[in-house]
Parts: sequence; structure tokens; C-alpha cells
Amino acid sequence: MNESMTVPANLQTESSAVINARNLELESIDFFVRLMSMLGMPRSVGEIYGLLYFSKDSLPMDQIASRLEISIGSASQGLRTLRSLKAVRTAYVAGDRRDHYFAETEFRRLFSNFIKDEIMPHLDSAKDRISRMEKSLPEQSHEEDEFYAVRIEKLRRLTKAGGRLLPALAGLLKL
Amino acid sequence: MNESMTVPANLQTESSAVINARNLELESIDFFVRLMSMLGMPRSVGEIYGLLYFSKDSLPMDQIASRLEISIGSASQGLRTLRSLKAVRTAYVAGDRRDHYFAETEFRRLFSNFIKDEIMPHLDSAKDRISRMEKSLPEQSHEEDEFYAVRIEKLRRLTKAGGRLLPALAGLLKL
DNA sequence: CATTCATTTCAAAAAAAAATGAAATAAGCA
DNA sequence: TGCTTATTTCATTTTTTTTTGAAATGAATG
Repeated sequence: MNESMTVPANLQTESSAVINARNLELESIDFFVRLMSMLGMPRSVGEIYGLLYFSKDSLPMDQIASRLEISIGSASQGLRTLRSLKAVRTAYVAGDRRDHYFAETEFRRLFSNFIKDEIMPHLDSAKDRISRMEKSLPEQSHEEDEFYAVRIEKLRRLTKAGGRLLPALAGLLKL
Repeated sequence: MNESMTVPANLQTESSAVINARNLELESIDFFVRLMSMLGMPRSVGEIYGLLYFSKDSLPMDQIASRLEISIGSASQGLRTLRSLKAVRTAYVAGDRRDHYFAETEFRRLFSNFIKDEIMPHLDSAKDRISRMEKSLPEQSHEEDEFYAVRIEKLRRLTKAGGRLLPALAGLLKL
């Protein structure tokens, strides 16, 4: 009637543990796919990190690709991205020439890298753009050009505040 | 030889003021297109806000569309987004039945709305997902399941920290 | 140093996101 | 109310982003 009755107890236990780990993995992938996509990262990057986050063992690229059912091209690019953010690292495994990846799980550091690499460069170029705006203002400011000067100043304050706050943000992360 | 020599002085001045305003406008559009796209907003939304940010007069939708050379469909959708973030508001203009839009320029409020509308909902559903993860853990935790429990706890701390920090962030914005 | 296996690269395909514009709807006016 | 103008909606098209997979490159092994 019930197949599980014919399964030895130890095997049954192990199989349900496997199912549980697989559930976790799926929830984790889901979680990080969404989080990463909020940060503008492609799906595959979230999938890879999500898989590694709940993996006890470090995994080689080909296993990552096959477990996620993505191409090795995606896996390679996704791992490159994650490596550059220091979100994954590689472990040496004796007798295996593949690189084995595992997740860096200190979120404080992860966010600090993300902010430095993905946000600060934009802020820097924003400053240039604001300087250019100022050059478009007539030197001898007419009464009415006050309007433009004020708006430019607001932008300057915004970028300045961003430049201070964002790097400090990771520090505030008390996890 | 030089055409500008034949242009009356007053007109020449006005025209260079127009050119300057146009430069500002273009830099502004560029600025906000990039900023908005960092926040995951489509190009058109940045263009519209950038145009309005340096516009002394409030503008009706059709003028926004034609000055940006985008379709009225894009303009309508973009304005809807901006309205929902309270990034633009409408002004009444006597004798004109079109809505006239102008930019809300208090960035503190804008970010606070953005965080509330675009980020907090994701954080809420992340909490559910973490609860589901915990259900995948065996009740009677084996020694080795410590690993999973710790990782889940990390996620919980991350979302908790995010839930506190992000709303506080706008408050820190001293502009 | 030749072979095998691992990884990267990148042109092409697929998928996702955004823009268009015409039809439908709404909203003011006479 | 009927007419006109403004706005929204949404199926289709366009553009952009991401993925794929095969070829090129690189790296370890015997």
C-alpha cells in the first residue's frame, strides 16, 4: 500500500534528509535570485550563489552548471562576477584539478565590495556631470538663474551625501 | 563671415541663455537616466524626471513626450511611475485642461518613498521564505545540521538589519 | 610535449524589458 | 448630452540583456 514501508529505516531517513537539503537549496536559490536581481545582477548569478550558500562542500563549475541546469558559459561568467565581488572563493581539493567554489557568507564585506565596485564609480562620474552643469550657467548670474543654481546645488549635496553614506552603510550592518 | 554678427545683441543673449538652459537640461537628463537606472527604473522615467528637474514651468504630458521624443505611451507610463513615487506632482494651470507636471525635489522624501514601495515589500516576502527554510530543517537537529541552522540564522539577521537600516537611511540623508 | 580535461570567450539565439501607437476610455466643456 | 481633447491601456515591435554552446585557450598529467 505504502511504498515507504518497504524502505529500510536508515535509507528512508537519509532520503528525507536529502529532500530537506534540496528544499533548502531551492528556497535559497529563490532567495538569492531575487536579492541579486534587486541589485541588478542576472538570474544566473543569484542561482549560483544560492546554491553555494547552502552547500556544505565546495563545488566545481561543471557541477554547479549541471545542478542548476545552466550552460557552462553562464556558470563561468556568473562565477567571474561573484569572484570579482569576492562573494565566492575557491578551495583546493587534492587530486582534482578543477577549481572548487564556496560562498563567502560575511554579508558585511559583500555589501562593502558591492558598493565600492558597482556604485561608487557612478557617483564619481556624477560629480563630473555636475561640474559640467555649472559651466552651463552664465557667470554673471541673473536674478532668475538662482533657480538653476539652487537645483545644481541640490544635486551636489545629494551626491556628496551618497558618497558618505553608502560606504558607511556596510559598517552599520550589525549582523 | 560670422552670422552672429548680424544678430541683434539682445536676441543673441537670449539665444545663448536658451542654449545654456538646454545644456543643463541635457546634462540633467543624462544624470537622472543613470541614477534611475541604478535604481532599476527604465530610461524613460529618468528622462522625464531629468527634464522636469530643470524646468521652471510645469509641463503637460504631450510636451514632455515631444521634447524627449518619446511616445505618449511611454510618457504616460513614466509619469504614472513617478507619480506613484511622489517624484512628480501636478499643478493646475488656468485655461488649460491638461495636467501640468513638475518635479518634487526633496530627495529625502523621494528615497523614503522608494524604499517603502520598491524594497520593503521584497524584504517582507524574504521573511516568509526564511520561515519556510526553517521548516525544511529536521526538528531534532543532528549535530551536522548545525551548518544549515547557522546559515538560516545569518539570512534572518541580514533581513532584519535591512529592515531597520533601509528605512532609517532616508533619515540620515542630511542634504 | 602530447593528450586530456577545465575554463574562457564570444557570436548567435533566446528571453526579458521597454517603447510604440492605435484603440478605448475618461474627463472637461459648450 | 454630445463633442473635443487628454490620458490610459495593451498588443505588437523594438531594444537590451542574458544565456547558450562550440571553438579557442589554458593548464595539469603521464
